[in-house]
Amino acid sequence: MFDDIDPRSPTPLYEQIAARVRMAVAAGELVPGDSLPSVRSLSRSLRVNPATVAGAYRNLASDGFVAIRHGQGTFVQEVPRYVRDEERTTQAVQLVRGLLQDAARVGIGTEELALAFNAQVGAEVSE
Amino acid sequence: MFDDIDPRSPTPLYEQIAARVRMAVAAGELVPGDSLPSVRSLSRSLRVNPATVAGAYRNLASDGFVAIRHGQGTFVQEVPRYVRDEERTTQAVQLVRGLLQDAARVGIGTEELALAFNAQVGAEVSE
DNA sequence: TCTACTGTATTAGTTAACCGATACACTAAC
DNA sequence: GTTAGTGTATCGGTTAACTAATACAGTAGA
Repeated sequence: MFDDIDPRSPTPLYEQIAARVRMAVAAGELVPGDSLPSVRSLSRSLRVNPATVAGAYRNLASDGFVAIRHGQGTFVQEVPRYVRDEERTTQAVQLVRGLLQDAARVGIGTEELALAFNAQVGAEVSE
Repeated sequence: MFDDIDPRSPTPLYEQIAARVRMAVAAGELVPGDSLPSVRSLSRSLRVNPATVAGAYRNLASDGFVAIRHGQGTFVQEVPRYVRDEERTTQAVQLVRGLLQDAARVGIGTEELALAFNAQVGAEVSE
């Protein structure tokens, strides 16, 4: 499940780990109530420091994705769908805002961005 | 012209400076053939290191925005519009790709992103 | 209580980005 | 060639993000 973890990737380890868990939940591999691997066992199998795994779990917990219970473990959390949808929408909006800022920084306006966006999304859909 | 340069901003100084020049060109304040302030004079007026201004100019030169002539100065470059348009399109596509990757990292798909994007763009247009 | 498991906190090392100081190199005009 | 203007290269300090090492703290069951 945690195969494609790459220490040399520019995206931090804790984010890679958290992303994998998110995917697993999205795919139904993990359902609410399931426990995640313990910080130590996962850190061993990934040859990574426990604090790094703990960071990934904290990251997930801050989204409400999982619940951390000190001394017991980390568990996939039941979250009403509408709550999760709201969170995702909020995140999406923030991402788009960041994009618009980055674009403005190099003098790219919203129209050009919209063109590129539609082109890119179309490309993905048609794959 | 370079008033709003803020050393404490999270966006690096050299990017802020480059962005201002881009704006000036886009607004017609600077036209092809115009010379930019010299590295030293601008560094003095901004109370910033010469190397920082030089970095900004190199940044602009890498886009073909300006031409740097060692010993002479830095000059706004004439660039055929279609070339510039292509560059901007390329940049826009790269930005969008980055957005899609970031979104995927937190489990947000293209549809949600498209919704957020349209909402955000609509908001900007209606301002 | 003891043991073996859980997560946590603190500290330090690595790396990369950024920026300043300073010395260097090119160009034009005198 | 000297001078005064240009940009350049190198080096070091600062900061922030990331991760490892290590010691700490909670929980459950024998």
